[in-house]
Amino acid sequence: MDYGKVRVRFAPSPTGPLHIGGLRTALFNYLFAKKNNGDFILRIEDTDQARYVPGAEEYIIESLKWCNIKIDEGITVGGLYEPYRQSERKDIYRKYAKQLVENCDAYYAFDTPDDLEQMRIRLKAEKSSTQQYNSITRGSMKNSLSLTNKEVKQRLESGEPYVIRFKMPENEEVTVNDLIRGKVIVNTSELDDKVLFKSDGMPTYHLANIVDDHLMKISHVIRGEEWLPSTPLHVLLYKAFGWESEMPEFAHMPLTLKPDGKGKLSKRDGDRLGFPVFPLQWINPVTKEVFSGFRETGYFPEAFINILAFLGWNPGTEQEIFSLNELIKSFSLERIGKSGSRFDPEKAKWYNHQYLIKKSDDELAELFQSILKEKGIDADLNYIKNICALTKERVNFVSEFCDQSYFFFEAPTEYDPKVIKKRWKENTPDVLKDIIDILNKSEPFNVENTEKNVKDYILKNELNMGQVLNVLRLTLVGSAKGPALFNIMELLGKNEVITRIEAGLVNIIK
RNA sequence: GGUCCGUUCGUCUAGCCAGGUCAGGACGCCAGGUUUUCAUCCUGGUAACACGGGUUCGAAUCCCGUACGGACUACCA
Repeated sequence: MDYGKVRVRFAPSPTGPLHIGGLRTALFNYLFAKKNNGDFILRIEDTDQARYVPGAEEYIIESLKWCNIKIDEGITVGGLYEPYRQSERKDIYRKYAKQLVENCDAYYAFDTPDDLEQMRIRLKAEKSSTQQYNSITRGSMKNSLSLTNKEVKQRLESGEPYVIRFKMPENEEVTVNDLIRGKVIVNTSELDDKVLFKSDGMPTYHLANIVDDHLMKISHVIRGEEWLPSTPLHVLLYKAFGWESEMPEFAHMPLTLKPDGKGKLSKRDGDRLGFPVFPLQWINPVTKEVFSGFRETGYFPEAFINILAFLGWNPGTEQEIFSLNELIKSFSLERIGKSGSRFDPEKAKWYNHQYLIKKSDDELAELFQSILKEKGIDADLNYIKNICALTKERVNFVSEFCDQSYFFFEAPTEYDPKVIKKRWKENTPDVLKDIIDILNKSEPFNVENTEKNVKDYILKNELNMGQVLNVLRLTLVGSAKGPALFNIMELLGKNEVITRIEAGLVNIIK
């Protein structure tokens, strides 16, 4: 392997939206590339036309963009090794598959699906330990190793459908050197004669992957652990092509697991658990079913990638908040764990909160303003900014500003009966009338003045602080929750405050 | 079934490679404090080395076995 330049690829197949596990694979590839001044390449593995889903490719690109993962080369940006969509590289794979046949590392097979089914049934009946197409069974099947040259030629010329299978060597030990798992040794007698080239003229993943990684000079293959079992085949393919010395390094990442129960996270997990598994909202083009996304739920992309990075990786320090640049700086393959991890929605919210409170009030105000506009509420940006400043500690998402600040946009129409019961006393109306007078005289009408004046009044008349202030809050907000009372008053302004107290005096009846 | 991979608090994990820590942190949860309220915040608490054997003065750490979990076992990727 020549270490001239680090070049990694993210190679999803466009069979639907990318979920958080897939995006994490992309992120780790990106971090590794950038850490080593390398290239991040996006290749689309669309060799299975049956599973192709329209919109999926755009979704992948949009997701990477949202996460601020920049593509150095590949789909959308081009590069030296175009095309980057495998369906547009069919002829390349055919050529290499034929080369393998010529070198006797692969062979033509003419078996129909029914033939294969029969073989499996037969093997099962014989209580064979496996039902594989391999060195033991290939002799009794219809392929260029069992048939005469003449017959093979005839079948090929008559246009009979065929596949090309890898001729798996017998009883050979293959060593995969995995950067995360160490040495993994497999005996070829456990492996089967995998189809490399399908009868529809498309390669399978195994062939396309090896050919492209080699042609595109990929230095490190960082992918999910589900690929580990087929890596020995890939190693054998590199050998068969004579590319062994340029073989990339492999690193198989632990899987992302279902948050509940068992197994790896799947696209079907959708919104089943009450939180998204997709970065962006996805609408199934056929069923029109809507799956929510982290973006639409209100996650900041910086928080989202931070969460993703900590699924299976950690810096070894106690720092948990990392910007993309800090992640790049700290990233290393060695610090990726070996076991699968579950996504924790509670911790994800905490992460978003951390990013939210770090944002400037101006930025939050603009985000909140667009939500308000959707709801038909038109408010002054500066007013919104002050609200954000006052409530940002209390929310995890920008959308939650609504719940925390509805009373800034409309006077309460209902009053929490529990608070009325607990706080509304016989003298309350008189006290509130006094407070109206006091507030009327407070100039300027700000936190300092109103607080001092109201509290002086309470002390002078030997009233209960909690009693008075809660009931005052009730008239302004409708409940006993919310930010500091005098801050609310200052933002609302004198007129609105007095109007609301007067309304409270009329509407609250014990 | 077979092959391969894995297993530290409920969750994410540090510690393991180069044996000696009261097994550390974060989220969650619980309690207390601050606050006019709720939330935030602060303090404290809860809770884990899958099991069994070895090696060793000493094992979460090294070795073996078992259990459990997972992935793969398609003309899907």
